[in-house]
Amino acid sequence: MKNTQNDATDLSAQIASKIRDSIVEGRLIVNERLPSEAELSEQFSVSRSTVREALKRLAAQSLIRTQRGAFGGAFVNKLSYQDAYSQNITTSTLLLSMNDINIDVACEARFALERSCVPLACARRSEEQLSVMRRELHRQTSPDLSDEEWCASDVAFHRSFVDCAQNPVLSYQLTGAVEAMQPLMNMITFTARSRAKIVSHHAALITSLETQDIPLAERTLGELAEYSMQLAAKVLADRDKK
Amino acid sequence: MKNTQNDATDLSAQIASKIRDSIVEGRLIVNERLPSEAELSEQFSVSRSTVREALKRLAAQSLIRTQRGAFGGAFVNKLSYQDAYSQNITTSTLLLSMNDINIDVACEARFALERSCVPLACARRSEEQLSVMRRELHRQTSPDLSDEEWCASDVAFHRSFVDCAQNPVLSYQLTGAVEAMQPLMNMITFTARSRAKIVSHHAALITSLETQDIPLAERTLGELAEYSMQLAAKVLADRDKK
DNA sequence: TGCAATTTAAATGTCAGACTTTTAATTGTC
DNA sequence: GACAATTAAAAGTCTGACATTTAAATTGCA
Repeated sequence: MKNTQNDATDLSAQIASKIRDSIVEGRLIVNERLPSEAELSEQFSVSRSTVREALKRLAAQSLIRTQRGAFGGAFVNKLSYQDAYSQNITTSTLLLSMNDINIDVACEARFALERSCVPLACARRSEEQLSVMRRELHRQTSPDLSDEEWCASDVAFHRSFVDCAQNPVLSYQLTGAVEAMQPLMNMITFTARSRAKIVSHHAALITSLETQDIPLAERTLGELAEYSMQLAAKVLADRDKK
Repeated sequence: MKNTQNDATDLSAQIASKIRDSIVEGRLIVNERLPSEAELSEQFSVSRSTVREALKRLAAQSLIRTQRGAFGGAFVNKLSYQDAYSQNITTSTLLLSMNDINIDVACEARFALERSCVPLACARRSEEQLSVMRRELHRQTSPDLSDEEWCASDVAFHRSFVDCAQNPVLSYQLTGAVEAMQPLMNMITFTARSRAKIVSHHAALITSLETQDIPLAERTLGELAEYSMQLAAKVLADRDKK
């Protein structure tokens, strides 16, 4: 593998890049301590501030953590699912909001991805996830739920659906779809949608898991996708009229 | 939405967090210029170095870019697919390598995700992607391909398969699976695998796209998954013997 | 001897100020 | 009007200092 960046960028980026490569390629292993800032600044023949800027770059990607005090320093960080989740969500959210994605394209991707865990979810769903889904479904019938609260509940519902597959790697890879794309759709369609209609689809999803009915789950997800696209088209048409 | 981090962390992290929230929540829009480092250090009542460390954190996430010289400064960066891709790959790779993931779990997730684009891929595959896949298939029959080159070709093949769905959002969300998990599997199984067997599966995949045969594509991916798991189990068993 | 309190040293965190380099606008000259 | 020189604003870098945190080492006492 090659260096990610080693050309005409500034020194702190070059140094960060070198250390990053050492971590990704395994020359620095988890919990290993990096040399102190003073030592690094000698090694790379730069000032301490430059080294610090490099280290902050790595810290921003959760590649290292720092500890103050004697015997402190910078340590290679074990990337937790939690950290990876947040980064994934931030990146996905920004990618969607900054690149005027066609809404149909987003919907299509969103439901294709969720469909990928249907067989596993039907086979392995546990009472733990089902009860979360039932709870959120119940919340969604409450009329005094604000749009933000509804969206949060919608996300929690679908996250639980994904978690039914009992596969943390799959759950991780689907975070972007659930936690970034689902809110996006809610934001676009909330003026036009019928909560009751969505609730009935959600109820069908729960049934499909309970009865381990793969075709029903796939059909329901397809209907949700289609409904979302219809709503989005309607909202856009209304906007054009004005 | 709430601040990601505003508690007992250091100043540069707090400041980065505030600016990050402004970007994610849209108070700072793409290409907008942030105040200069001097102005920011006044606003937040910290030194310029602290502001700089905060800005480097944001730069590491591709949230801003900086320009030197008069009328330069820090600008909100439009997150490109390319940038999002690299970050996704780095994060996925590290998550997998640092959390001793069960290989079966990874395989299962890997192929569940790829399966999600089968219907779209069969419906929309273009000659552009098919020719890439044929080219890589041909490379894979060459016996003097090193293991690294084989792996790169394998990745390129599957990326092209995913791209057949003609949905950039789906392609993005599947990067982690293809570019991080596929190499992981190659690394584990390369001693035991039969290239010829994989080549025949790849050939079947191309055929399934050419004839738009969804069941064949799904079956073939399932067989690839199963073969990978068998190989991994075999490698682990051999390792235990020694 | 054993434990508690204190000291100490090694780190990171923060600051202030200077200097360097880059870059675009402005000004001046032909 | 076109081109060259000047200028000012901004990021990039460096130095040196001080603050704060923290765990180990030391000391003191029972």
